[in-house]
Amino acid sequence: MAQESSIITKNVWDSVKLYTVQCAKCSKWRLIPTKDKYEEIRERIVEQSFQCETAREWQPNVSCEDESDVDKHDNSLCWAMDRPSIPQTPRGWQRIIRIRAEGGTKFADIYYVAPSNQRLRSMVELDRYLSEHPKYREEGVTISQFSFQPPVPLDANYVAKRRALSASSHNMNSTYSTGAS
DNA sequence: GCCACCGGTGGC
DNA sequence: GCCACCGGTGGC
Repeated sequence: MAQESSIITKNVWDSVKLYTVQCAKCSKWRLIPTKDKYEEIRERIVEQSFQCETAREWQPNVSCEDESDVDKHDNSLCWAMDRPSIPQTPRGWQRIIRIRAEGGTKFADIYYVAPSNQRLRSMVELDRYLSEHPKYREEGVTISQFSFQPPVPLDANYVAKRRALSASSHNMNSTYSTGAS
């Protein structure tokens, strides 16, 4: 069996601080308590729309009558729209989103961290890693469970020289928020 | 023209 | 020396 790679990340930080999803009925935003729950909702958002009542699972009695959980005009936060239908990360793995500094050429990097702590930056690296470590495929992990699709900044000026993005129907009604820069 | 991929390197 | 972060570019 192939030796584990020596590239081990010591500190893995996700730059996402908050996960929110928009109610399909009242359009208010609800905080999602965990990344796992957020990924579960995101994977199925097209077939199963999110509503305020869904949030009662962790926020008893919440309804469309209640105020939105977040203020999208809060300029101390950087909001980004996520893509729908990104597969849930396999158990034991992590999908990491790193928001880049403002004014650069790209908004964010996606990478996965394997249970071995190996950091994988692309489908090519992932596919190779799965081939070199057959146990994951034996457990049922497949390449189709991964996506490197990054979120899109709400502020089109966040990234330098990026053409202004019109609101895209491909975006789902959920956002990331990172802390103040 | 876009973006997936990955090489280079500044800062630790 | 290492690696998180950023930019360049090949392939579409």
